[in-house]
Amino acid sequence: MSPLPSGLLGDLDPTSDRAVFRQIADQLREAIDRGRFREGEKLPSEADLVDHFGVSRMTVRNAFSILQGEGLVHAEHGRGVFVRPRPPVRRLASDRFARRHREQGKSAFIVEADAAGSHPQVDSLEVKEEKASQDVSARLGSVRRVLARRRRYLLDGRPVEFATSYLPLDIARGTPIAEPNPGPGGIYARLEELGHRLDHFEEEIRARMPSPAEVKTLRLAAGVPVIHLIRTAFDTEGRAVEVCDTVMAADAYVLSYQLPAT
Amino acid sequence: MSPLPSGLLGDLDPTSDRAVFRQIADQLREAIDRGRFREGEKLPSEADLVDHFGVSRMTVRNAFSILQGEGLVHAEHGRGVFVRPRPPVRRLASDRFARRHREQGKSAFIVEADAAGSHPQVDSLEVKEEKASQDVSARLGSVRRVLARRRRYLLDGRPVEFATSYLPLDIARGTPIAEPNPGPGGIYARLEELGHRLDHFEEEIRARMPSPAEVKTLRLAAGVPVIHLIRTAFDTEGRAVEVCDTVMAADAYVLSYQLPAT
DNA sequence: CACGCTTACTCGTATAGACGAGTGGGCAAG
DNA sequence: CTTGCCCACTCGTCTATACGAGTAAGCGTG
Repeated sequence: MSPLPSGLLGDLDPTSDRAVFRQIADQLREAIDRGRFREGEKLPSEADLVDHFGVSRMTVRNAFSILQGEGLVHAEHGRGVFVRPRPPVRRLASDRFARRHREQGKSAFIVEADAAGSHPQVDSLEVKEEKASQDVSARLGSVRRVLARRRRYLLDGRPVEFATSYLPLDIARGTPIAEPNPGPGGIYARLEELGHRLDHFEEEIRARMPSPAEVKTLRLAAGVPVIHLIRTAFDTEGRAVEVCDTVMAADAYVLSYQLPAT
Repeated sequence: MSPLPSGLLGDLDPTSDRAVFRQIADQLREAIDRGRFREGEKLPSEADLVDHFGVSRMTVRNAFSILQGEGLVHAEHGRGVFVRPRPPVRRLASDRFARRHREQGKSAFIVEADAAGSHPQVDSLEVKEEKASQDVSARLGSVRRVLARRRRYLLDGRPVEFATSYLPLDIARGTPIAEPNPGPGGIYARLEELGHRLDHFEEEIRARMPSPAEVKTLRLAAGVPVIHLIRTAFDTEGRAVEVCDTVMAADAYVLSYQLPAT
C-alpha cells in the first residue's frame, strides 16, 4: 500500500466548520472535475485516504457516499472506487414520431441506434389486458380496462428505457396491436391503418430519483435519476388513442424538441 | 421515549441475505408508500428504531440515508426525520413562448404563477458581457463574447429555477436587452422589435443530480435531481439569436410539449 | 405574564474495531 | 505450462461509543 502521491490531494482545514467528510468529498470532487482522475479511473482506496487524511474509515466512506449520491463515482466490491464514466447519450428528437419515419418499417429505436453504431435490443415483451390505473383511465377518457404493452430497450446490452403503452380495448382488441409484434412501423402505423389517423401527441416530462424496482430493471447506478415521460396520442377526432408511459435512465438520454415561435 | 406502536413496522428477517439496513429502509419505504406515514409526518426517531429492531444506530442511519437518497424523506437537525412533502409543481406548456403571450406585457413566469395562486419572485439579476463558453459559442454560431442575463425564479419564497440567457453582442449591446429590466414581454419581444423575427425554438432536456453550487442556489433537498434545459431561439433567417440555459428543481416542474403527428 | 435557563430528545459527526465477501496476482503443485 | 490455492487488498456491513449542536417544552424567576 504505497502512500498517496503528494500534491494529488491537499490537507484538511481543521479550523473550518465544514465537516471533515465533506472536505474530503470536496477535494475528491474537485480533483475529478479538474481531470486529475479520468473517467473510469480508480480513486485512492479507502485505506489510502484513511492514511492520507488521518481520519477513520467511516469518515472516508461518508465522503465517498456523498460523491456516489451525486452520481460522480461508483464503488465496486473488491476492486475499488471509480470515476463513473458518462455513457454515450441517445438523443430523442421531437419529430421521432413523424409519419415519414413510420413508413420505413423498422422501429424507431432500432433504426436510430443502428445509425449511431450501437447494438439495440428490445426485451421483456409483455402484452396483456388489464385494469387501467386511475391516471391512465383519466388520460384515455374514462376507460376501465386497457391493453398494456410493456417492453424494455437496451443499447449495447445496457437497459436504458422501460416503456408501457396503454390502449383502449375497443381499439386494440383483436388487432395486430394486441400481438407481441405489431408489425412494421409499430402500433402507430397499425392505429392509422385501423382508421385512427393521428393528429398530435402530448408529452409530459418529469425527472425524479428511481424507485428500487426501476433501479433493478434499468440497472441504474447510484445517483442516476430517471426521466419519466408520459405521451398521449390523439387522433384527428380529438380522441386519446394511446398513452405511453416511459421511464428512461437519465444518464443515457437527451430529449430534444422543436417549437414554433408563432 | 415510548416504544413504537406495534404493527407499524415488522421484524427483520435474519435468514435473508438482504442487508439489515436495507431491510429497514424497505420497511420504512413501504410504510410511506402505503400511507402509514403521511407527507410531512415525522418518522420514528433513530433511537426508536434502534430499540425496535435491536440494531446499532449507524445501521438505522444507513437506512435513513438510503431513503434520503431516494428523495423520500428529509432529516431536520434536532427535530426528526420527516416524509418529504411533494411541492406543488409548475407546469411548463410548450406554447409558453407563443407570440400572443408576449403581447400581454408581464413576464410569463409572473403571469402563470399568479394564475396558479402562488407568489412569484425573480431575483439574482445579473446582466453583463462575458466570454462565451465553448458550448454557447457553438450554439450561437462561433461568437466570442456574449451578453449574459442571469436570474433566479422563486415561488412562494422557494427557489425553483436558475436561468441564464446568452445573446450575441452585435444584437444585444446598447439595446433594452442589456438593461436589467428589458421591458414588457421580455427579451423576445425586444428581439422582434429589433427586427429579429423569431421563427422557432430548440429545446434540449437532460436530467441529472445537481452540483453543490446548484444545491445551494436552488436550496435543493437531498435526492432531488435537476432538469437541465437548453433553449436556442432562431430567427426567420435561421440565425441563433439567443441561448437560454435553465436549471430547474425537478420536484417543482412538469414540462409539457405538444407535437404534431405529421 | 414574559423571559431565560435547564433538560430531554433529536440528528450530525467522528473514532475504533470486527468480520464478511469479491477480486486479482503470485506462487506452488501437478 | 497450466491449474488451483492462498493471500493481500478492496469495499460491504455492523457494533459500540462519544461528543456536538439544534429544537422545543417545561419550569422557575423576575
